[in-house]
Amino acid sequence: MARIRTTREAWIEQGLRALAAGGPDAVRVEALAKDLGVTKGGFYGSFADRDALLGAMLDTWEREATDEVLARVEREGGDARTRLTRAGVLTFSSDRLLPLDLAVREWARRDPAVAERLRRVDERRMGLLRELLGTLSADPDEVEARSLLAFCLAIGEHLLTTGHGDRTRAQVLARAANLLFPPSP
Amino acid sequence: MARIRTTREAWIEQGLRALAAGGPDAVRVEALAKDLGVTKGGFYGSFADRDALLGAMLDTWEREATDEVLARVEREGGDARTRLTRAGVLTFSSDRLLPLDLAVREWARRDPAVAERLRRVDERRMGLLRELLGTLSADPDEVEARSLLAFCLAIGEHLLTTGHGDRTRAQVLARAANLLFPPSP
DNA sequence: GCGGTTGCATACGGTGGCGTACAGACGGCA
DNA sequence: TGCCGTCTGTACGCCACCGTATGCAACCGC
Repeated sequence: MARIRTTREAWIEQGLRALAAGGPDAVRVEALAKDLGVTKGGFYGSFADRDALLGAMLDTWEREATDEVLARVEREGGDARTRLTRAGVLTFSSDRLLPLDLAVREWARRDPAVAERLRRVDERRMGLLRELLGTLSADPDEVEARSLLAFCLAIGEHLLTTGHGDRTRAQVLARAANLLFPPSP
Repeated sequence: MARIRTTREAWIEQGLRALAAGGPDAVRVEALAKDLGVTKGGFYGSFADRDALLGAMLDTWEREATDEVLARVEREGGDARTRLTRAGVLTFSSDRLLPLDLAVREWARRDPAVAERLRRVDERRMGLLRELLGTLSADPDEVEARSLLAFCLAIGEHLLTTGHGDRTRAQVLARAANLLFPPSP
């Protein structure tokens, strides 16, 4: 039995890189093979076809974006604000997850199956936001509004490339966070 | 001189529809021709190549997304809150502009020239937000933070497909807007 | 070492898209 | 009516990519 030179995981990994960089249309079997320094010959031993790779990539992303982030937030503990920040950092300040998130979000606009996966992921993220913001405010309607704002800020911040005059983005974000997570009463 | 059957504008229009529906990779000359009920024969009389069409599409989008929206907001007048709402509705509740905006924003992640155009458009939008929110608050740092939040909410709201328990999205949005645009003192 | 197993290189056919070339249809204009 | 310019249909070469088939060669257990 010859040693496996290019594992299933390596194909998925390279596929995710291509997805993050160029969207789903950029995930091309021959291009991935070239990046991996092989030809596509072995690809069809690990995957039935290109769609199978895309599905496996989404499986990997879904697990990393939810289970792994939530587990780590839970494990490292801290008060609500700390855990909130940590979840945000893990998800949206990661060079790996952020571009993937944006790419999947775009992909979901065209593919209902992807949209459904994304909805599941977002549902869990919003669940965490509701839980943590719920400890900072008593009014459920306000918790929901703040959760929505926090979510949109976490994503939208990366879509806006304009400057803020003299201020840095971090300064404006800090101020915005203060509006969203009021210092406890 | 024979009559023009498929104008430059018609190609651009169909191109924008394809862009909104499937991203830049979906803008294919032969597909557009099929949608328009012709073949691609006449396309290269109006455009040097596919890139020329993409550029013309971006020109059209940029003008519609800025000049036309701002002119209309200015013309119809009203107080700051009214104009703010109108600008948001014109830009992000339009079946035409919203999908285009999302598609261009995605495209910009891969193409620096598109990113620069988008930056210009966002700069003008943020300018309007600063101007209008500036009439509601005296602190410039707070104006900037609220502008960022408003912008992210306007975009991000359309990226999040989860529900909100018993509440409708509109109810949650209204509550969020109240947090962002405090009733005047 | 040796044979079987397995991943890889290579080649192939099929498809779809881009850009070009050219003939003809069609409508305005003299 | 006949000319002329413009747009369109059609065909072509080219390239990128998918999925398949077929050898080859490296590696494993024996």
